[in-house]
Amino acid sequence: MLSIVKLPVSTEWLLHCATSLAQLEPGATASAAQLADYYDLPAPYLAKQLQALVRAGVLSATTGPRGGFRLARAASEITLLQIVEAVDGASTPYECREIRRQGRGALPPEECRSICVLAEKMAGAHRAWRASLAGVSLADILAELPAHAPERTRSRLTGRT
Amino acid sequence: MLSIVKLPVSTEWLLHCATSLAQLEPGATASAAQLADYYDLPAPYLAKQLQALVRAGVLSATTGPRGGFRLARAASEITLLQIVEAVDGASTPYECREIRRQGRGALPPEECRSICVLAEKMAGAHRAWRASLAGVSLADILAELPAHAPERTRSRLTGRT
DNA sequence: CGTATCTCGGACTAAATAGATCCGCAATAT
DNA sequence: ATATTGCGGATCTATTTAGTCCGAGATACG
Repeated sequence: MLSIVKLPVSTEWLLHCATSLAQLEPGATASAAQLADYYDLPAPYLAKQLQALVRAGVLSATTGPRGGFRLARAASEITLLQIVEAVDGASTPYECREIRRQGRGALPPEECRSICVLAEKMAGAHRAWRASLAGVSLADILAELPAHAPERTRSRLTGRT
Repeated sequence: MLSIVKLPVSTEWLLHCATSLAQLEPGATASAAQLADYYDLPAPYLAKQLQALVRAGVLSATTGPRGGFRLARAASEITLLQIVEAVDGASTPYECREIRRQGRGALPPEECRSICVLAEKMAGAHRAWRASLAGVSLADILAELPAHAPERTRSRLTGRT
């Protein structure tokens, strides 16, 4: 279950990775190996998850030497929701299977024209969750970090200032 | 995922079962077998899930002939959140593992006194989700059903009017 | 008051999904 | 030309979910 019931660990990884990439100078990149080293994470698995962010259009990647990942657009235009849904999908946690139409208690079709009341309430909760995450951009996150954080991140992540 | 990311099928089952139990006359019960027949669900597995609601204090069960399940309190005092969290746990979907303190980029302890900014934003989204579900009671659900629904449910579920 | 029956309760077993890893291919800058 | 990097597929393992079973306890009836 948002058993949800539980988000995978990689969600935390990618939120932090995106935050770090947002602190690089415009155009600069960091490789999957550098990010894995920066957070002490298993490099192969992290690389695979980063690809999901590229497919979702949140990051852009360049291959070859001195290649790596960078934000695909300005930090103010990337929300936490986009990152989270890129990692573990945008599907609704609660999936209505219309059990109201099965069994002895099956409702007549005319009462099933509109969406099930319970499904509607669950969908409303999901909308509230999404709206909360959609209201926070990476720029908002950076604004809450200490002033010296970006330079330190650049130094430790890419080895350059 | 809440993995979320995906909620188990039983969540839908129990939301509907609780709604049906809320339509019975005060004190009346319905057995697991009756509920399973009413929705055409596997009886043993449904019984197992109903026990979770009993443990959570949402339902109360009586054994013996003519026993079964009933609401543990008034429908207006049972929220969708209580049901959902009884089924698949009340844990936060996003679990912060403090990767900010690991690897080359490990932050000094004095910067980790307060909660990680990303974890706080994710927790805020979860609070929004919970608040949405906590604002809907079973009585609210019943109010949106057709006027003739309760009598029909009683008839088909327990065989009595 | 005893007995038989009906109910919940928890333990146990399979199946599916997600987590995690590895290896070969394509692309690019040096 | 070579080395480095991302990309995708195939694979293996582990956790969760789905489903089943049998025993303990309580109630109603004789």
